[in-house]
Amino acid sequence: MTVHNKEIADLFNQLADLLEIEGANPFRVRAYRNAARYIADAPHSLAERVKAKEDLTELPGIGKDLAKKIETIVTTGHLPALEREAKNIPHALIDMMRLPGLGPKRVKKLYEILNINNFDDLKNAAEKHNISQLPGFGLKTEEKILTELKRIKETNKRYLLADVEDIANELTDYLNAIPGVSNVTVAGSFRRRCETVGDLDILVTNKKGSEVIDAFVKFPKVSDIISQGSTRSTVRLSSGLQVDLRVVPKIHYGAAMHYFTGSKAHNIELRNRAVKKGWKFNEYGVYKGDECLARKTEHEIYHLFKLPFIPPELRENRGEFEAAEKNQLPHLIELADIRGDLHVHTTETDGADTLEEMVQAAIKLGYEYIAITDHTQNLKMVRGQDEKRLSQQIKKIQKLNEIVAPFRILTSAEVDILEDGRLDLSDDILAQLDITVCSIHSHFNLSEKDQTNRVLKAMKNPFFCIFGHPTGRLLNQREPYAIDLETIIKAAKKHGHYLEINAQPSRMDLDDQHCRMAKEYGVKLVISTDSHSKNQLRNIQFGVSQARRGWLEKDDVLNTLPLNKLLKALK
DNA sequence: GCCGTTTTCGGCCCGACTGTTTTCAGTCG
Repeated sequence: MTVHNKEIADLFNQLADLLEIEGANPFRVRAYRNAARYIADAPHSLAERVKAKEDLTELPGIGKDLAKKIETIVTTGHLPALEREAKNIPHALIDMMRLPGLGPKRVKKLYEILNINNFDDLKNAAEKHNISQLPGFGLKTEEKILTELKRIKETNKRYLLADVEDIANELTDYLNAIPGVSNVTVAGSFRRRCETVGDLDILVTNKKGSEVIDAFVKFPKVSDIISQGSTRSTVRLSSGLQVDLRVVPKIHYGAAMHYFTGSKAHNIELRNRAVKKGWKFNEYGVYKGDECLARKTEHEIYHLFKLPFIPPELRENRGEFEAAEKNQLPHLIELADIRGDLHVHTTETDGADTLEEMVQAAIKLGYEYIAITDHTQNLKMVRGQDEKRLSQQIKKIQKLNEIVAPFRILTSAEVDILEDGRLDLSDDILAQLDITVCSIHSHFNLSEKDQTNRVLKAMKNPFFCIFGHPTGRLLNQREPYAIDLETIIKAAKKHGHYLEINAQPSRMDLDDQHCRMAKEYGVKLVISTDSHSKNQLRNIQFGVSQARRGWLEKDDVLNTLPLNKLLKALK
């Protein structure tokens, strides 16, 4: 039995929920939540650390007690403290807290007075107007419960970064057009370029807040106004996406930007640093008593703490403060560093555009090269190429190369890794390719051990080059297959292979933490779009965002090399 | 429950909005 970090984090979060309903010390609750957040994000397996008898109390937010609980979870799969709590409080109350407007206090009251512990009872009680009779509840709350119950059935997901990009731009334009408005910024997880965002946080400056808010709630795509004050408002768009607007005086803009960009963990760390100096740090600025020490720009604020500017993508409290103190923040890769795309499809298999169209689109983007990586024979669904068709494609590419030079089309394929770890083309044909992307497209449900061994075996093939979309996950659709990435990364180092950051918005595979792990082991990454049409080539920006969140610099990414150096590296 | 260059005890981020109050608790980000 392998207990995954996410499972440990989940148990701690559940315990925190129950303790909160019970009315336990809120700081104790926070301790469980902090630990859960750290554990869920940690790239290293805690189960492995327990087995290796490492001292878990060295991890942030993990003390003697939590270390013990983690050991118990890893060895038994259970958290007895949680099971004890669950005897006093129905577990189902945790679900009820997911409803916006219902927190621990209200859930507890509903349970104790009306014996409500599930959504059905809640709905019945609201419809019979039993809830509005309770002290602290009213008709509006009752109404809201009914609306939210309906909504929670419909959607409960986060949005892909790429999916909110257009609406973010549209809202920015709309707000900019309001007279007097300036400095429109979409902050939050959008600015940190997280792979998914839960909502949009927009910041504007304007002398009169209420005028902007009035205009904001009239944005044509607004379906519900959730709150509307004089400096902030929350609405829901018809797509379901929630948008928060904050109106801030220009003089406070830096502090507000910092505050609303987050992450929460990053903000709390900086605020703790302020507290230690006897200062107060809120969305208006850093204050010593009544005196304001910094507020205008984020640079000014970081400078006050004797830190260099920390790019939004790094603000997760995952070591960026320590690196900043030592002046060792990475010089993050930028979109302009990318010289070519090493994973694209054409009409020869499941792409929508021809070889020539893909090449022209790449040239238009200013690239120096592109690798054509159509699928191979094992993938019947998309008419994967057998060796005969692939050699015809190679000849076609060689001819086309004479025309498009100095641009270079690299001959390649997205080679299937078979269940037993063999590649599905012979070495003879693989030897003729400039580069390969090797990926898993079948047998996702192998055990972690078997899946890892499958890839390890494939990696021993001398023509293996890039491991494509290494976890196979599809955001909001499919979990990653079980695979030990740390072992894979070590093997990649040993054999001189690369790992892909697949920039398809629904893949974003590898994730940020494993990008960073690869970098720490000295393994280079490749940022590719896996484009199935020429328009998708522009998705490269999302891959670059992911790389930045993974602390990657230009030199950590293969396809920042100019053509001649790339060809040398591939030898 | 965690943590420490004010501390091993006594702190722990903080303000806006809503609804139900009649001065504030609860929730949220």
